[in-house]
Amino acid sequence: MIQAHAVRLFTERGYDATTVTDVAEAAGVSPMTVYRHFPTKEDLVLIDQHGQLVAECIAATPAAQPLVRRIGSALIDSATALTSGRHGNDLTADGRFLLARLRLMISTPALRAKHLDNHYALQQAIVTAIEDDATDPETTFHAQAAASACLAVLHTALTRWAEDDGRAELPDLIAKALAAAFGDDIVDTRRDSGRPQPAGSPTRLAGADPGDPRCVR
Amino acid sequence: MIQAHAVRLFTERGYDATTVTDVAEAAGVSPMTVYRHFPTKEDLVLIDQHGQLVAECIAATPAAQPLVRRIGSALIDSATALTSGRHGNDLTADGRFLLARLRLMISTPALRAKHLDNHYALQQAIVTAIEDDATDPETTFHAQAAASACLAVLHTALTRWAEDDGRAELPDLIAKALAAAFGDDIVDTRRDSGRPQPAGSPTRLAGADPGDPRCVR
DNA sequence: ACCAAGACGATAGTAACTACCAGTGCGGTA
DNA sequence: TACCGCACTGGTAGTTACTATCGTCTTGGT
Repeated sequence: MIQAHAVRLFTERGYDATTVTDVAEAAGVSPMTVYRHFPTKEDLVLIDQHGQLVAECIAATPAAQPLVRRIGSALIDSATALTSGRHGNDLTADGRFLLARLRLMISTPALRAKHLDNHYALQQAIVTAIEDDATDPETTFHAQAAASACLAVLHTALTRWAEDDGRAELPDLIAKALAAAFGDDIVDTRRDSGRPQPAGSPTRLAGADPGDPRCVR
Repeated sequence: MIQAHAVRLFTERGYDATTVTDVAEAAGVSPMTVYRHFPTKEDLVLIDQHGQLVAECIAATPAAQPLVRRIGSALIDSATALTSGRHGNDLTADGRFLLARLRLMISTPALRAKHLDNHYALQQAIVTAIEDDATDPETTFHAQAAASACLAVLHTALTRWAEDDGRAELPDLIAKALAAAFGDDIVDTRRDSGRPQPAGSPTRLAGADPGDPRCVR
């Protein structure tokens, strides 16, 4: 409730121009209560249900494949879970709320910075999920590099999704961005099994897609 | 001068436990003067001479190669320029200062967040440096994904370098991290020309360079 | 009806900034 | 030498995010 008012006010007046007191008044509570539920002003936008989701998806992914492909699949799967349920081309209320928060995150420096740092924490979670035993520093370094790269690509896809007002399918954008960074052969093509594809949605890249310009890269 | 005192105090007492007033007193100036030279407390650690450096290195890189390799080369080159000049195994004073700032950046959440956001700005600079003309959104998306991934890998390498107390060669670490994320064949092998290689340094990965087979990563 | 526990609120305080105005040293010009 | 503009510095007061502490109130279980 508090959060909804906060996101609305931030969107209307801007993040910096809105004080926590404003949010409290709009929500009909005292500033103290706001701070009790959301330790920082940034948390009014940035609550992160994404964290465990990705870690679980990692665990559910077969280990015998390249690191980047494994992490990429987990990211796509979690994004599918996050944005599932839309009516035709319209997002659900949840989806619209997510989009509004995402736009704030991208356009407001303070929020963007903290969000990127949250990704950094998520990176650590991914790395420990991948190597539940090994303590070889070289292996860890490997996993850190792969995970950080994948998360950066995820952020690029999220940005694009927000710019596109959520019209495109987020999992598709992530797959596309992964392919752009790591090569077309890195994206898992077997994921089509899940949710049926709305007609007219962007092409299902990966593998052989004759229309793909294959661009310079 | 102010900055040197700041980094020392932050390292000794911790970033959060040191106030700007403390820094001002240590430097023998008023808090006002500190704010005049460094708009925010974070800027006492995070001044970024890296920005233009990377953009210049991008411009100096041949365009006819995969994006990731091109950006990776630029990052390696700029790192070489940044850490050049060491006496035997010891860093110069500049190098030690850089390392101290890096350690603060990595261990302090607020600094880490802002640094990652600076990378985000750097990413935009790289993208515009790459496509000085094209406005095709797909191409831009491509470049965004590649640049963000490369910068994330750079951060991983920087972290490792700091953990290693700057003993390893930073350009080598970056090359290694790039290879870990994108595959051994992505790292440019022709960069050996510059500074002579200390004996016993890690192997110069990336097997040969068979004529640069134009993309497919 | 009573009691313990958690939720809420008010007050006061710290620290990072910002806006505004005043003093100080310094080179160039008459 | 006297004067003027200019850059640098400093002081004061205010805003805002956030914390600590304490008192109040509501709620659920017996």
